[in-house]
Amino acid sequence: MKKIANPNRQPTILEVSRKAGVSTATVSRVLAGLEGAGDATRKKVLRVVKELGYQPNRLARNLRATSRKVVGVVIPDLQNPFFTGIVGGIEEVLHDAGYTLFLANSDDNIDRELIEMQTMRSDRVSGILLIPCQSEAPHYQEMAWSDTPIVAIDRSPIGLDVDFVATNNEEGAYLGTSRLIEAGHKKIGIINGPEKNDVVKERQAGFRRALKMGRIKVRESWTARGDFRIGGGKKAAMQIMSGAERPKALFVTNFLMMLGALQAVHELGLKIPDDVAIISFDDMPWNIAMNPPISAVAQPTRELGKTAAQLLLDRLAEPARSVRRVALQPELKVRASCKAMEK
Amino acid sequence: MKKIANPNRQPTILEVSRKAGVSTATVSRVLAGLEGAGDATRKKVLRVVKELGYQPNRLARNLRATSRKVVGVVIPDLQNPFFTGIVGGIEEVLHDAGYTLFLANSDDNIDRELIEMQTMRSDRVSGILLIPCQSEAPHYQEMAWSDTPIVAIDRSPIGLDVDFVATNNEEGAYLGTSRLIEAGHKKIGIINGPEKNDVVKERQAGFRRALKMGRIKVRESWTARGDFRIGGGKKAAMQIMSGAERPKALFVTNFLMMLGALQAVHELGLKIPDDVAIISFDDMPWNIAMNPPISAVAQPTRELGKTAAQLLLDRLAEPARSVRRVALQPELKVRASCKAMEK
DNA sequence: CTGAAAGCGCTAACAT
DNA sequence: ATGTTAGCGCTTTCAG
Repeated sequence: MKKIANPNRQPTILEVSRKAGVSTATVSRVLAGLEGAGDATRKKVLRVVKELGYQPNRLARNLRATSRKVVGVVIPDLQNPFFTGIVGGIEEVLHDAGYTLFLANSDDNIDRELIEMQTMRSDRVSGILLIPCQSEAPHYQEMAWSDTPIVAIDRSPIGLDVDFVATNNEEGAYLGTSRLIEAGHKKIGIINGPEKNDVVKERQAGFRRALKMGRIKVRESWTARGDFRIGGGKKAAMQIMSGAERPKALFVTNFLMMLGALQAVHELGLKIPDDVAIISFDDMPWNIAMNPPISAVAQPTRELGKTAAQLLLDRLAEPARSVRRVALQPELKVRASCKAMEK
Repeated sequence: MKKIANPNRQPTILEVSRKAGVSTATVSRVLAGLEGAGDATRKKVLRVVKELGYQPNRLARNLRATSRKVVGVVIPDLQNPFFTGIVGGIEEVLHDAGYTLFLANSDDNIDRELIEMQTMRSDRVSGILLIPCQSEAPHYQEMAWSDTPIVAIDRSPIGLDVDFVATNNEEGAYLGTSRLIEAGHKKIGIINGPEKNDVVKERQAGFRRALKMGRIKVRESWTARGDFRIGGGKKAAMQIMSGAERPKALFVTNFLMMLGALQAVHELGLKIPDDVAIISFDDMPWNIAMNPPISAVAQPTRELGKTAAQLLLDRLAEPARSVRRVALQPELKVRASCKAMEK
């Protein structure tokens, strides 16, 4: 009979079995809710479990089972509401399916992103949900492991042929820009993100398509790039709006840069929407509390997360299924920041 | 010699050892970076590890070690920037210390909060960082396990005598309210949170202390409660501001309710700060982009997380140390929304 | 219906 | 310097 050398630690199944006068196998069966368990024993076991405050050790359990009911989530920035919104959606679906979440922050650093994914793999997560910090990375090719399914969100990592979900960015930019044109605008500027980002390219494309449809020519001096952060947006807006001839409308491709642009506009003493109309990508709860309320191309943030989670669940259920790429439709929220131009 | 029955799974240490022609112990030693490893063998092992793409199974490893280098984080709402800011701070410290994060969302539900904590305990996390969704709960007493250290953040759970960190809420409310008084305001209203919340009580106390210092009497009709969400803030502001005689300044005790209040104020056609000055708890990046920029009592969000993580690390290093309760100082950010009243 | 025993992948004595 | 072996806590045949 084995000794219990367990000073000051959480109780084990062995201790439960001893105290209940049964075998560990029986305890295991009772806890698994399996058939084959006498009513008397079952009750006794459950009582002891409660008495001892026994919690099965999931590590030991999963060491055998090889299926962990844990998924890893890697995002570039914990503070960005767009990303946390996605995590919210992920959490909703996965929690209901009985999964636990490992959360890691890649901090927009591709090396760290890789390390986090490796750690998760070490932890034998069932799968990984990844919001890549870049579209392209040397690692992605070699990360295409056969055994840990990955679902990419928002940005499609080149070389990683995995399930993928994102907003239809081209369409979103088209919708937003078109709205400005419909309102009578012809002098339209754009603040876009870093050049080699796929998302950026798509939004750029949508913007240009809208201009083309409206027979408006692109004006390079009204185009600027930020870094998707507040500071970059402010700088870009300053650049565009302090020129001799400035646009009467601005399409901003991300909400953080929009906040920066707003600062710039205020500092320049311009009025929205009279001096300049604004519409941006991403709709945030506070847009409506702004003065004036800000128009936006809303991404279905939560839905992105839910879809990604479902994609993973599906793949777990059927590992061989073919790779799916899902595009979710954005929605235009028109508010006072882009009302019709005074003729 | 044991058979390797490992179809289509991640390689194990056994496979590595076979292929390298050494024992599993040697592989383990090499990977642990221990001394006692011939240069030749070391190189051979590392080569095989790379070839096979071997990742040690942390489950198996930790099954022996009983120390997981994983900590659990439970927060009431993934979408709330205040909470995710805290998680950001936690992550920063814990990542540097080599820890991984389990993240769970209690969804402001006390039952779920308990379940998540139990699951984490099942996963043998080294400790739990908890932002309680209520100050008081029947569970807390019985959750005071001896073995899984808990650190509470923002709200102090009654009955759980654990390390704790929060902002000095009383002081924060005092600072904010005092600023309004200094600006010449005497008609000051407050939008506060749910009655039985500790944080709410403290902020209420700070507000009253400031009024008392300024020899201003509290006016009950200028006091309203919201639910700490946008809708509640709007309703509360509507209630206070549509009365016959309304206050000329508003202290709002949380940023979501501030957004709601802003909506109400706009809808009522009131101008900030001329018709009503506003200052709120929590400073968010977009406050500065508002028109006018919103004054706030800034909580050291990130610092809260970092401190909590450090508190946990300290306790892990020295389990017997006495319980610590840390209060961090808030900081007043004065902006145009509460400029001096016109005399 | 229940118990005994093997083994999941790894590490840490204990040997050699 | 390296191999052998005994578990960590659990589930799961295989017996009874």
